[in-house]
Amino acid sequence: EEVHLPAGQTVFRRGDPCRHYLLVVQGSVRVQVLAANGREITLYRVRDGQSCVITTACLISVEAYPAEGVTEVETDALVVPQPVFEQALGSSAEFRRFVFANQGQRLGDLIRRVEDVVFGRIDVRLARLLMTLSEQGVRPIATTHQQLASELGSAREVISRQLKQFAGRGWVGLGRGVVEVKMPTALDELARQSD
Amino acid sequence: EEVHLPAGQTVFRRGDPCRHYLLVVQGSVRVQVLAANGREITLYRVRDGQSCVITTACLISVEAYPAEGVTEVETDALVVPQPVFEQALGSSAEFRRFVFANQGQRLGDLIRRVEDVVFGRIDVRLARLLMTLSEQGVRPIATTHQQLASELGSAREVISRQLKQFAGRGWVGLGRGVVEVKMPTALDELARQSD
DNA sequence: GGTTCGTATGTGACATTGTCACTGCGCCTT
DNA sequence: AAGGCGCAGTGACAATGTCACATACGAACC
Repeated sequence: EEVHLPAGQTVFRRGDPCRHYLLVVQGSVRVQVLAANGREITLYRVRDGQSCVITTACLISVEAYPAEGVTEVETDALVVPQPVFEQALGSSAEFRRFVFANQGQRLGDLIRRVEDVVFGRIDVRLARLLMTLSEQGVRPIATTHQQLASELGSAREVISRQLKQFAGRGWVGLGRGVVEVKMPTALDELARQSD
Repeated sequence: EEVHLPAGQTVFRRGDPCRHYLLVVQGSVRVQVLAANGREITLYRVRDGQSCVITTACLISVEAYPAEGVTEVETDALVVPQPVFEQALGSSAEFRRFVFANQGQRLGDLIRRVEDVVFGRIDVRLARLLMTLSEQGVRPIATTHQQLASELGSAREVISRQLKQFAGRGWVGLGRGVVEVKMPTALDELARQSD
């Protein structure tokens, strides 16, 4: 019932039927949508102690997965078969609260993502992403332009150009597979636009 | 507990706290996001016998509404206070199934919408929308270019141009506040691209 | 140290979509 | 008949995405 997954493992694919309830104990699962031409966009992540909306919702509505999930790091997860899940839902108010709280957060993430994509400018979105990454990780950020593009649902070339612009202003330093935030305040100011 | 709402009524606004569970008995509520500059996009609709994900999920997770809901036509709805909702959730497996089935569908809608917006071409999306509208309503579709743009999260000018192009090929006829689909097969063929 | 190869990045030209600032048109009200 | 008010048309431009390449870097191997 508990599983240990290596990084980069596909947890579920688009179109798969939904059979188990998934609870991430420790680790991170990225939920994304892929396009025909290779572009992709990250919808949200499921981290330590969170459960996945898609799994939860599709489990009972018997819909197929509309997206796919991939582990980003080594991940421990609980896999709960549907009957057990339904049983737990019925018996524990606590558990229901937990499930719905997760639903609410993921749904909020998702709607914010729509807003961002539809109305947001790419430079602002990129700045925001860089700030997030630099705050939570080691300081020279280890990532490729392609990964940044996939995160935002944009194209690599676009990201490359924006980064070059940032670098030209001295806001970031660039290397192969590395972005270093040099002037957080400038990026932050840009990131705050249209909040 | 049952309410009757006129068309065009705002049911909930962005940022409002979530207090009641909402069940549409008969009618239609459009859930949308607005941008600063006046652009907007429809996320999904809640129709006869459906319940609203946002309401459901935010109710227990105590998040504020991340979007707003407006009735499109005269609508009858059940407004259930939170305690009653929680109680019903606990006691009826049937009700739980209903709630989750709705969650799954809305969530699917939402993810498809993201995909569409991020990867889809505007002409394809517009063709698809026109086909949907013409199938379900009276045949000269009564709508403005602005409404079509809001539905798709695009700008009026863009829609106007696309419609003119369609009209130039004889696919549609245009009038003030009216679009008439003349060659459904042609539109349908376009709509089917990148499925 | 060099060679080689796979991946990451740079770049110009172009297509599509969004933005802005208007113009003009139709329809309703007075 | 004259405004007034939405609705639609348009050109110029900005922002993003697409395509087809050219380089450049680093690891692995000799």
